[in-house]
Amino acid sequence: MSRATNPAHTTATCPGIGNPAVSGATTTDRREELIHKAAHLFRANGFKGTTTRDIAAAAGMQSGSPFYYFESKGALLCAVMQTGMAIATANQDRVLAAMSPHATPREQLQALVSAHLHVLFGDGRDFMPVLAYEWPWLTDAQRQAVVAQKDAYEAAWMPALTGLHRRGELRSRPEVARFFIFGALNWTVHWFRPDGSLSVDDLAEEAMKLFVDRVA
Amino acid sequence: MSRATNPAHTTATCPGIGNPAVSGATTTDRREELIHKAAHLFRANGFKGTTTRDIAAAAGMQSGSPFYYFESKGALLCAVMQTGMAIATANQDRVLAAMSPHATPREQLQALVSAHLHVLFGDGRDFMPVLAYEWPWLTDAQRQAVVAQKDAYEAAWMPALTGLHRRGELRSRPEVARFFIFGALNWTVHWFRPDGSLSVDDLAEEAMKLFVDRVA
DNA sequence: CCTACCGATCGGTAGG
DNA sequence: CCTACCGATCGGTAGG
Repeated sequence: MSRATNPAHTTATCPGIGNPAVSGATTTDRREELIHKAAHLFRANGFKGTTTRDIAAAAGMQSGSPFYYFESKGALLCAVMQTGMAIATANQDRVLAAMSPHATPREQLQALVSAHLHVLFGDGRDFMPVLAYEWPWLTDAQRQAVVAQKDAYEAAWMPALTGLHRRGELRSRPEVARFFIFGALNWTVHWFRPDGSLSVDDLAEEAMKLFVDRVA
Repeated sequence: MSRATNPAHTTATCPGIGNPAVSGATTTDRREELIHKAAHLFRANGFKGTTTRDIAAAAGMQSGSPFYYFESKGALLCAVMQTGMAIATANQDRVLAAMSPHATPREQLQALVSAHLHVLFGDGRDFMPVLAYEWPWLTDAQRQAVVAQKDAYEAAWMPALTGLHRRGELRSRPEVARFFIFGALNWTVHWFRPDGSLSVDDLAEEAMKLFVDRVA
């Protein structure tokens, strides 16, 4: 089957990610498996340090087969990053929806920090480090697609941060604080082990103690 | 000249980094130039995304010539990381030596944060991101050589952090705080532009406001 | 999805 | 340091 007539290479959110709607459920499953295996390898070895043959082997395929599902290695990276953002966003939305409308800014930030750390060491383990470091390998069109999701995710933190700032519990500028906080949290993947003496919830509590001033 | 009789490939701090003492000053300069050009390319494209040909071309050499100075691409990476740690350590030592013996823990941390950010956006611009992300490509022996320098650099932060903790100006555990703070600071390379409305000193002040509680 | 393959590139080396 | 080169690997493709 030639590239031009392959239905897996038509429309999609990410350019070249393929269109699940056209094919059957099994095809969608195989694509999902490729995304997860790729995420794992990209996290461990980086995008440039992972070959499409590595990914194919991890999914039990021959070397050329990933290109039946994704038009290029870069399109697969884009799908990995988009999936990662979807995981993080779904988790964050769930946490925000469950929160009381009367929650204080401090409680809001606590929930967001905890949710983010839980994604980092849970479902998003293989995806979040890729999201942090592999942007240079996306094309402009691919980057645009993922950046929109990322901006929305980060924007959800601003009400809590501006609220804390107004109350005098956060002395730095909310926008700058958000950058610093994401850096501190994302960096934990380099040193924190959730099976150690500190749990993820403990870690979230330590983070809150560092970022938020005690009430006067 | 065969590999075995080449004096540039004998003893060194980093395995395979070469021995400047054996050859003349010009040889040392060329090696330094390779290290700086490599740092720049590694920062921009990653270790795996940079070819030894790219590095050779940046230094005005032919493709095989870097291997006259370094026995492998990995040895060159090790030299880059070691040089980066040397830059950061020299700067930190200078700042600590200039500090009053009566400085408060807050003043000590302020000086360390400021020094670190100035290296990140100054002399160490091309080196620090490499130091943050390219560890997976070092051999165990190479990693060992660089980790020792890194541990010493980070250990110098503990007196300030434990001092603040004792005074009740830092509520999180000093060791955990140090990890969070390094993450927040190192992450700035992904978003902060020193030529914008905020200077590096402003940035250091914002960081201090975020990390350290106001005095009661 | 597999088979079989291509053109390009890469880290590294022998010899001078 | 350059020249000339090697063996291995890589992303991707035509055809079924």
